Amino acid sequence: MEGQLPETTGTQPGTPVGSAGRALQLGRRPTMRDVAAVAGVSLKTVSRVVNGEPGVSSTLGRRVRDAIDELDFRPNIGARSLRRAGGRTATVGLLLEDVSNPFSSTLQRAVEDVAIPRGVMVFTASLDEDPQRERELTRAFSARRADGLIIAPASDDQSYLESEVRAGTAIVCIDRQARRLAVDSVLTTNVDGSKAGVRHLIEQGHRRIAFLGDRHDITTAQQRYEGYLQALAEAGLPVDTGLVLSDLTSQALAQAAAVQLLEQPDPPTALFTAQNLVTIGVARALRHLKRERRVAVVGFDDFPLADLLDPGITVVAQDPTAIGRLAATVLFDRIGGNDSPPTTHVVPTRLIPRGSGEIGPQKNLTA
Amino acid sequence: MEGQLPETTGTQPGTPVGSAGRALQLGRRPTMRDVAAVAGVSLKTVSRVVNGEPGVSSTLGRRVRDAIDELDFRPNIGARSLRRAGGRTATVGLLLEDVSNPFSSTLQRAVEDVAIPRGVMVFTASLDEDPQRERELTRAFSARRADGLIIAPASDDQSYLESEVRAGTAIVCIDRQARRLAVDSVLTTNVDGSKAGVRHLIEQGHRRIAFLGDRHDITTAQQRYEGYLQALAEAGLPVDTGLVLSDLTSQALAQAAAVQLLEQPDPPTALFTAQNLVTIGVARALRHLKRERRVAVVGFDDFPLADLLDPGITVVAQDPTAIGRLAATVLFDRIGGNDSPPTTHVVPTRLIPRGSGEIGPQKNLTA
DNA sequence: CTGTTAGCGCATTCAG
DNA sequence: CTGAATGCGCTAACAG
Repeated sequence: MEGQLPETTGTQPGTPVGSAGRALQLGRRPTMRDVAAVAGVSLKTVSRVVNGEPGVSSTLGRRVRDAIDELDFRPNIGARSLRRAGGRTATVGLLLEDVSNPFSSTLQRAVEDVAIPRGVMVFTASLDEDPQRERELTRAFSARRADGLIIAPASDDQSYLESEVRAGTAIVCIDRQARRLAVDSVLTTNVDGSKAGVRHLIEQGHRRIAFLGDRHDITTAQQRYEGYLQALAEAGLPVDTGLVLSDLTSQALAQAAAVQLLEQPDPPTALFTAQNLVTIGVARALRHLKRERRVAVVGFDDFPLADLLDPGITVVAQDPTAIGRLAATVLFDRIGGNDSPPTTHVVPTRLIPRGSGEIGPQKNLTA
Repeated sequence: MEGQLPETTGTQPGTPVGSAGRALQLGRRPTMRDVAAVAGVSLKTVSRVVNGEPGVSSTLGRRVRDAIDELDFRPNIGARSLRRAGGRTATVGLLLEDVSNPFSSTLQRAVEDVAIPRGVMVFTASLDEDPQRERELTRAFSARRADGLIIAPASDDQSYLESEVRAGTAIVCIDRQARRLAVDSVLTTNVDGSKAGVRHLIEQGHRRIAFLGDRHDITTAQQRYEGYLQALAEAGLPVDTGLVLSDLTSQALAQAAAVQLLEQPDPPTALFTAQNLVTIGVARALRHLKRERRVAVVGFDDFPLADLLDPGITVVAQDPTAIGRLAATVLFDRIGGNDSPPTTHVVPTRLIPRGSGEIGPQKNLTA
C-alpha cells in the first residue's frame, strides 16, 4: 500500500520539517477523508484515532497519525458537534459589563482558567449596560451553539432566555441576580459589604456620610444603597438626602459631583462611593481640592493601585477571581448534567483599610 | 463576503411570555425543518427568509417569521458554515498575553468594537508568555474554524501557522512581529518610544539612568533596551551595566530590584522602566524608600491611575485602542479577500509628562 | 416565486 | 479490530 503515491517527497525519518509534504489546494482544509486516503484506511478508522476510541491496531494508528501530521489536519468541531450525541461544541460565552474594566477582566481571566484546561474556548463580549445588546449577543452566542453562557445582566428581565435553557444551554448569571429566569447566580454580598464599609466610617466618628453611586436602576447599586441605609439606621443616624448622589455614570461626573458636594456649606466629613469608577473620580476631586487627608473615603470594589495612592484608598473589596471561578465551576457542573434546582451562590466582600477610610471627622474647611 | 448574520428578531409585541407555543422535546433545538413544518412551507423557503434572500412572497415570509418566533428558532452557524461557500464562521480568535493586564484588555475591547458591529464574535485567551500554550490555543481556535486570528505572540517562531494561512485563515500579529511567517503585524514604536523616554530624562540633566526591564528574551523588551542604548549613545553617555536590570517578571521582583539598586553606593538618579508592571513595582519601591520625589522615573506603557499617584508617573504611552482597532481592521480586510503582500503597521507612542520624569538629578541620599 | 436533490465534515449504527 | 451506510442542519445548484 505504500506505493499508492510514488511521488511522495523524500521525507527522511529525521527531518521533522513536516506538513509541507502533500500540498492541498489553497483555501481548502484537509478532512478526515483526505487523511484516510493518505493513510490508506477508511474514514472511520481516522475518526477513531482522532477521538481516542479503542479498537485500532497500533500499525494503523501510527499510519493515521503520520497522515494527520503530514496534512496538518484539524478536526472540524462544528461538524463534529452536528453529529455527536448532545451536540456539545466545547465553547462557552461570557457576557461582561465591559472587558476593559478591571473587575470584568479579572473575572474573565478566572473563567478562562477554568475553561481552557477542559478544552473549552470562551467567547467574550461587553454589554455596556445595554439591554438590547445583551439580547443580541446571547442570540449570537446561541447561534454558535455555545454549551453555556455566563452573563453579567444588563437588562432586568432574562425571561427571553427560557428557550435557551429549555434547549439545553446552561446559564449562570453573575454580579446581578437573574430575573424571571430560573438559573444559577453568583453574587457579591452587596448589602452586607456596603453596610460594613459605612459602619467603618461611623466607627471613625463620622455622622455626615455621603453616598455616591452610579446608575440607580442597577440592582447592585440599589443594594449598596440599601447597605448604606441600614448602617445609618443601626447607628441611629438620620438620612440626609442632600448627601445622596446617584447616576454618576462616569469618572468625570463623579468628580464634579464630589467637588460640588464638598464645596457646599456644612459638607459631609466622609464619602462612601458605591462603584470603582466613582471612587476614582472622587479621589481626583479630593486631590484637586487638596482635601484628600481631611475627608474620609471608603469605596466599594477594589481597583489596581488603590494602595499606592496617598492616602491609600480604603475599600470594600469584591473578589472577581472567586466569582469567575465559581461561576465557571457551576456552569460546567450544569453542562455535565447536574439538574438540581438553581442556586444563588454568594461571594463575601472584605474590608481593606488603607488610610482614606481611617480619617476622622475634620472641621469644615469651606471658604 | 461579510460576516453579516441577518437573523430575525424574536418576541411579538404584546406577548412577552413568548415561545411556549409548540413545545419541542427538551434538549432539542428547533431546526429549519421544524420551522418549515410549522409554517407549512419547504425548508428552502425558510432558508431564504433566514438569510434575507429575495424571492419570497410576503405572505409566506410572514408565515415563516411567525413560525420562527413561535419556536424561537436560531440558525446553526456551524452547520451553515459547513455548507456555505467559503465556510466562514463569523468568529475570530484573539490571543493576548494576559486579559487581566490593562494593555491587553483595552486592546481586546477595541477589537470587539470592530468585530461585533460586523456580526463577528470573538474568542479570547491568555498566553502567559507560554509558547506551547500559543500553539495549543491557535489549534483550538483553528478546530473551531475561526475566520481569522489576532495573536500577540509568545513564541519566537510562528512558522507552525503556515498551514493555517494556506487553508485561508487570516492572521495578524500584534505587539510583536510575526517570525518566520508572512503575515501582517501591528506594532508599537518600541525603539523610538523608549529612546524618547530616556532622552527626556537626559534633558532633565540625568547622567546615571538605570534600565529596568522584564523578560529579556522578548523582542519588545530587547527593542526598548535598544532605544535606551541609542539615547545614551546620542548623548555621549556611557553604558553602566551595573544599572541594567532585566528579567523582572513580576511587580515584586521589580520592587526588590529597585530597592537594591537605589541602596547601593552611587545609585542612579533616574530610572527608565520598560514595562508597566515593572513601573508599578518601582513606584512601590520609591514609596517605601520615601524617595519618590528625589528619583526620576519614566515608564514605558501607560496604566490607569498613573496620573493620580504623587508625583504622577511620566510615561511613554502606547495606544492599545489604536493597535486593536487597526489589527481588527486589517484582519477583516484580509478576510474580505485582500491578498496584497503582508505589511507591518506601526502605531506611535506618546510621551506624557506627569511629574516623576521631570525630577532633576538629586544628591545621593543613601545612608 | 417555490421546491427538490445533493453533499459540507463528521459520528453513529450496524455489518463484517 | 475494521469499514459502509446514514444523516446531523444547513445551503448551492438546479429544477419546476
